[in-house]
Amino acid sequence: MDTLEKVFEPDVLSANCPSRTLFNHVTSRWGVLVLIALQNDTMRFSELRRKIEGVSERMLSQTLKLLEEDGFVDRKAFDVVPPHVEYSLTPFGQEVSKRVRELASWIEGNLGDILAAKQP
Amino acid sequence: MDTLEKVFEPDVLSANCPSRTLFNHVTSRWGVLVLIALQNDTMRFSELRRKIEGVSERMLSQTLKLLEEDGFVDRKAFDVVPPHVEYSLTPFGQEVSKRVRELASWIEGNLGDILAAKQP
DNA sequence: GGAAGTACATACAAAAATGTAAGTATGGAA
DNA sequence: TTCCATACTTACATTTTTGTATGTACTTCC
Repeated sequence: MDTLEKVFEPDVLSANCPSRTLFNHVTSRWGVLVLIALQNDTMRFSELRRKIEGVSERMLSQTLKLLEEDGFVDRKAFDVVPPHVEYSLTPFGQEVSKRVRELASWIEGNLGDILAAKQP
Repeated sequence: MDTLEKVFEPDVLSANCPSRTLFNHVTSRWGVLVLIALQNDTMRFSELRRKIEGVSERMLSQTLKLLEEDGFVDRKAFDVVPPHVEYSLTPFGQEVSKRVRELASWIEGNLGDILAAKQP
């Protein structure tokens, strides 16, 4: 290396590293679930709302907007009445979704053992 | 299958599935970072606090306690003065940590491209 | 003798996340 | 003609999370 390389190493453990912000969005309470829900399908707002049990409309739209700004979710609106909007993952979104899914699947798949090992 | 099998399928998308609770703990703001920080080392409380930029003592101990209850973190206290406590991951903790790390690493490694693709 | 370091707990305060209810626009069904 | 459905937004209230400050116990260093 003869020039200034690697001046900046992204690290989620650093308080103001941009990767930390992105990581927080992705791992947010509803963010993870949106990513999982959209993994293989294009879905409409109300479908997502039904699939992700417990989200309010407010939180769902807020989360979708955030993930859209970050470039993980793609929003396609059709100008009709009643409104029709389709959400899907961008290529970046699919990459993160895959990893979030793996984490969720591992927990789901080992739930029995994990619960059995808990003491309190 | 001649008996009642698969009566219950864990699913993080279900509001009151236990896997959702565990998933929330693991993907909580500080939970993810604790899991990452402990990945290869045993660490003391104050080391963790220094490594995870931005955590307060309060949040760190709260998070550690939660992850310990879930069986992901192991706490070993030595009865000396000044206090000496070591935290490490249980085998379950290592499994989840691995997956959380993969997500974080992907984001860190693609940070430039992700940021470049953002519009707003 | 006073200060520092350790791993917390606890009380209180402030900030952030989330929920609830209502409103918007419009076409079509009942 | 009233109601429904869609995809939101906005205001307001409440809950949850997070932070700050302080205290504890004991030993060692200065």
